[in-house]
Amino acid sequence: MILKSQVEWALHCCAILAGLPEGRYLSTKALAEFHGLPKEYLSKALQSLSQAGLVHTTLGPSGGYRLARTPAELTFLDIVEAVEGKARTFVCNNIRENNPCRPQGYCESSPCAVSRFMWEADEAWRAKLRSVRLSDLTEALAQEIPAELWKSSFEWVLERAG
Amino acid sequence: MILKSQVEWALHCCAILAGLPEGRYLSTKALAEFHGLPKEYLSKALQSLSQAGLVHTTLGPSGGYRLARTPAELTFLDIVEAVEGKARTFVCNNIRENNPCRPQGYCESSPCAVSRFMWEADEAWRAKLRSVRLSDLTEALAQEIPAELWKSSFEWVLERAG
DNA sequence: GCTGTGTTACTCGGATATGATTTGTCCGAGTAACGTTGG
DNA sequence: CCAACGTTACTCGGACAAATCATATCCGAGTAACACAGC
Repeated sequence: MILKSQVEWALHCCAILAGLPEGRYLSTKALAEFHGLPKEYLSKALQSLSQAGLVHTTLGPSGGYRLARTPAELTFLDIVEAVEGKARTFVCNNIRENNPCRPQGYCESSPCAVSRFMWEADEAWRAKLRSVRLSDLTEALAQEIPAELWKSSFEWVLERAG
Repeated sequence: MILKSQVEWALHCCAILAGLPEGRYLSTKALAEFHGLPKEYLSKALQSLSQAGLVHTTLGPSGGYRLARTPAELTFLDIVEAVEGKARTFVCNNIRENNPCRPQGYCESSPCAVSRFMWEADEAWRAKLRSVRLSDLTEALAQEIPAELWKSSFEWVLERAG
């Protein structure tokens, strides 16, 4: 059970978009080039973000993406769920129904204990993701990236932002 | 990102094994029949448990599996990791290395901020799983399963336990 | 009665097949900025 | 000078291909209990 690499891509792209000045857009091409990713496939991840309403998009030249909310209003969970879906990581197939001792027509009342425990763990994971905001990520990145690289990257992006 | 159904199977099977009297074994065949699962494939899940040291196995007739520890000493995390592996659910492909502004020979110090946050969430999930013991599951099951079904199931298992 | 042998029922592990999902590519439709043309 | 038109660069979405993983199935090797034969 491993998250799609699109999740990683979407997070990194959002971090870049978070640094974009108000009202400007960055194209898939620029994002793909910056991260060394296949443009066409990355566009799938960005489309997921767009469908989830996390980013705005404009068509035509100088079009592209920008965040739909401020980095403080966007959580990791928003981004992960946009790409990976909101479905729980554990699905219960109700195999208890196959119990040969089970009387005919016996109807299960509620989800079985196994799935309840697994869903609690899933919720703990989501709660942690919900607690991390995109602004927390940009702050952490600003600390760990050398100031010079940070600055040149920002300029690289600005040159391509429409 | 969805856990394998083998995880669900392993948890249910451990719940059954937890009710087994000391020193007795239950075969894959019986476990598969009880849960309505393909015997051959279920055996892969049980093999995983065996390799992780969570269950003991005996060969020959009246052979099968039994828990290697008491249900109070077995956690959900033990079982999930035995089947699903201990690898983190988020893998960092270090796409920051592709940054075109990055100077030649620049060496990343530590894992990037994105993966650190994702790994924290992963750890929250594991911590939750670690906090649930197999004995907690059997207690919950005992409460939600009608006493009659519980008893007949136990007898069904005992008839087949070697 | 006791020992040795064969049979049986099981686990274990490898090889293989199938289907789903992930990853990646390609192309056409629609759109907005911009330049160009015609009045 | 201004409006209409065409070009261009982008997004969006669908169709499709390849690779990887999950889900099975099959079979042979090894093992332990048991039955049975021979002493």
